[in-house]
Amino acid sequence: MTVTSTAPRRETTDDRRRAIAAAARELIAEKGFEGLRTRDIAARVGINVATLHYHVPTKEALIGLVADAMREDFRAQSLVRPRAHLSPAERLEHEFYDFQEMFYEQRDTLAVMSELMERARRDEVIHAAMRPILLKWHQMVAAIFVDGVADGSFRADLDPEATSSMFIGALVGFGRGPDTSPQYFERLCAELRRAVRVQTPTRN
Amino acid sequence: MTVTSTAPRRETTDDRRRAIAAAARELIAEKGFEGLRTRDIAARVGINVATLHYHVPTKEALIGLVADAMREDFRAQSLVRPRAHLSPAERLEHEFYDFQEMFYEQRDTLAVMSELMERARRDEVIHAAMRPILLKWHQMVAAIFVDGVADGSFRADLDPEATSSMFIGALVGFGRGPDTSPQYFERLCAELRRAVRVQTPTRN
DNA sequence: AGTGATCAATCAATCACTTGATTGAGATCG
DNA sequence: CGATCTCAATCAAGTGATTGATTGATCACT
Repeated sequence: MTVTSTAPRRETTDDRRRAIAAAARELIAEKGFEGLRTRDIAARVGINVATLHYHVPTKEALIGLVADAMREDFRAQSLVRPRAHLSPAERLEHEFYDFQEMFYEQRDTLAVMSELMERARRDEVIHAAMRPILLKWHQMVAAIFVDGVADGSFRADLDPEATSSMFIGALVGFGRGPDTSPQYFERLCAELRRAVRVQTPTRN
Repeated sequence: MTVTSTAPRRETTDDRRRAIAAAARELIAEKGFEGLRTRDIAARVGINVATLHYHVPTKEALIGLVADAMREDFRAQSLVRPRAHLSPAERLEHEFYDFQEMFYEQRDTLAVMSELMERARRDEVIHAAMRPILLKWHQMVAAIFVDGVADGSFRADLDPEATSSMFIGALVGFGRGPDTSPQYFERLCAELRRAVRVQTPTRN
């Protein structure tokens, strides 16, 4: 709560831009890029359309703002979770858990990411904002497999980068697949574990 | 070639609708749904906007037409390639090859599929048209793994459906990944083969 | 003559963006 | 102090351009 005033009428540009980005993100998740209207964003923030354009000059800049905000979110999140001290297998389990959490409790984030990735094909600005996120994720997962192969947790003939692509593709693809139940997610995770585990010729 | 006339000025409604769907598909691949304009479609077909609306009443119907045309394409393609007589391993290799071909030589198809899948989240009509394609693909791939497990080509503890999701997710994800070179695709394929193969406890 | 297909012209609605004026909090100065 | 000035922030009311869709006349073929 602000002490200086009971009702701070004017917000700073920085706060406004954050609020605008948040509102735009919600609306993109709800209606996609097609249905994104500057008027709707302004209405959700509770400001006039002209004020919106005062803070963010064009619609394109606005979408860029959303992309940047999303990138910043991911960057902050990865800093919050230092896991270098965990074993490769444990880190892999955390990846499963993180994705599951995002999928079931932050559907908006995933939907907006998906929209942005789609748009990134044609929009260089969006592409530039999305690429670091993707690369970071791939690097993180690939590092898990590199370490896991080195310490014998995973198959010795495993290609860390290719497995990282497979892993991430499988998770993202899950969201688009025919069955998005938690039970099926667990089956997918189990299959991914089997795909990378060391091949002990145990025969029951 | 039509025999009855040297220059058939008027096309049949069916041909027109096909041409319209094809033009719309191209434009979706180029500019996405956001940039899809009925005027552009008419121009590409070489007809008046009103004529477009004569054949396809609304834009929504037009998008539905594209979705249906795409579904029909996939259905026809799967009929053209009867592979039940091949071994599971051979069928899997065909899946790799088919995807690679589609990715590098029919990028449009993949781009439009991607756009349609994205839109399917909010559009029930599109969703209804896309779902059969997705299900069919999953079933086909899952069947390969079912047969492969049965005849010992693949791991006995392999979950065919989950592996199918992993497999398809990995392929689709490849197109969005950081490296889309044929060389990297081959690495991904190799990793997928290792992920499903029978575990011979060979130790070098 | 009749029918399906086509077009030029047009409409109503919507969109991103602009204009010109207003507000209010802080800086400047007598 | 307090009068005046500055300026970021805000808004009501547009502007011009674009969009999906319509109308009514015309064309081609039977």
